[in-house]
Amino acid sequence: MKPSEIKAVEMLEQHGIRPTRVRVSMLTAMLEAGQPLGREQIAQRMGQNANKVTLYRTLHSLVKTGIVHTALIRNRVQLYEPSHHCWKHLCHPHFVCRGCQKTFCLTGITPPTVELPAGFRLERQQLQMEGLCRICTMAEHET
Amino acid sequence: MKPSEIKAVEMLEQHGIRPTRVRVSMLTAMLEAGQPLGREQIAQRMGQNANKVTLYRTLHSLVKTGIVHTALIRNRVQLYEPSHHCWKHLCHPHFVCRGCQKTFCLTGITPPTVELPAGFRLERQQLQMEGLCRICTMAEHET
DNA sequence: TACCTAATGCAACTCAGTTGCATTATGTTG
DNA sequence: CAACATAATGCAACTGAGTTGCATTAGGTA
Repeated sequence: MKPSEIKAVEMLEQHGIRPTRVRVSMLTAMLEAGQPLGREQIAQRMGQNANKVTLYRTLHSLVKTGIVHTALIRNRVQLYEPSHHCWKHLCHPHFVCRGCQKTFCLTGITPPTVELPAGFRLERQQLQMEGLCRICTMAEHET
Repeated sequence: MKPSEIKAVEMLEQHGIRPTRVRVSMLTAMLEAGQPLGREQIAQRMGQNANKVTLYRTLHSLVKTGIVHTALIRNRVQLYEPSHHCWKHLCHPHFVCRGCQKTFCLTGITPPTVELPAGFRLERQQLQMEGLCRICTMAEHET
């Protein structure tokens, strides 16, 4: 077993959820990705095939246990990532490149905090950016 | 004509786009809303009926001219709002309540800025929050 | 008026995600 | 180990957002 698979099994067991084949390979794919993935992308990176419905249901149970969460990104399809790098409700910023469509996790940046109106209870927060990544910026200058 | 309609016509003309019935009533609805709206919500607030396809195409042309933009919110449906309250790439934060599903535009809050990795070009940025609004927080405490 | 183009409408489609139900795997108890 | 209960997976059919191609209408211009 690959280290990321071992890690995945551990995480599943720690959250009291059975490490089935589908779950392990899905979580492994997400752990190895380093960027939020959609259902289709996860399916491609899995060693095995699994039904579309199973993928969605597994994603839901992983979210329910808190192992993964959805990226708060405006996107046609829902993107998921392991939540173990985020602290409480503060999630790292995401940068989506309009050129190559890649999503960059800016884990090196401290998430900013703002003052909410009285009475509001914050549960998740994330800074979202759109623009051009370094490579696409360079590519555009060449033309 | 209502003031918001006059405003809508002005905005359309200033951006060199014909103030047709559909466009005016769509933009008016968005100007009056004070929160980002989806296609369905816009249709409901319009005085007249319009084809679904027309609504989408009109939204696209309004975005293209820069009169409105999409809210960078993780949502099943795309939400739109007039862009005249945002400055350049810095957009006001949005708070989405998981109780009532309402979206709050926190225009009173100064959008935070962060340092991007070298070479990245920022075009849009927005802070996104999820949690419970004041009313839903109170409602939950009562139970 | 005649014409051209932009705007709108209609029908049919794609694709993400869901629901209901059948089937298989896994853990538990006798 | 056998029998059972439940969790997990699969299949088919559906919903709903958004799109595409083509026909029709409206508005501006010569």
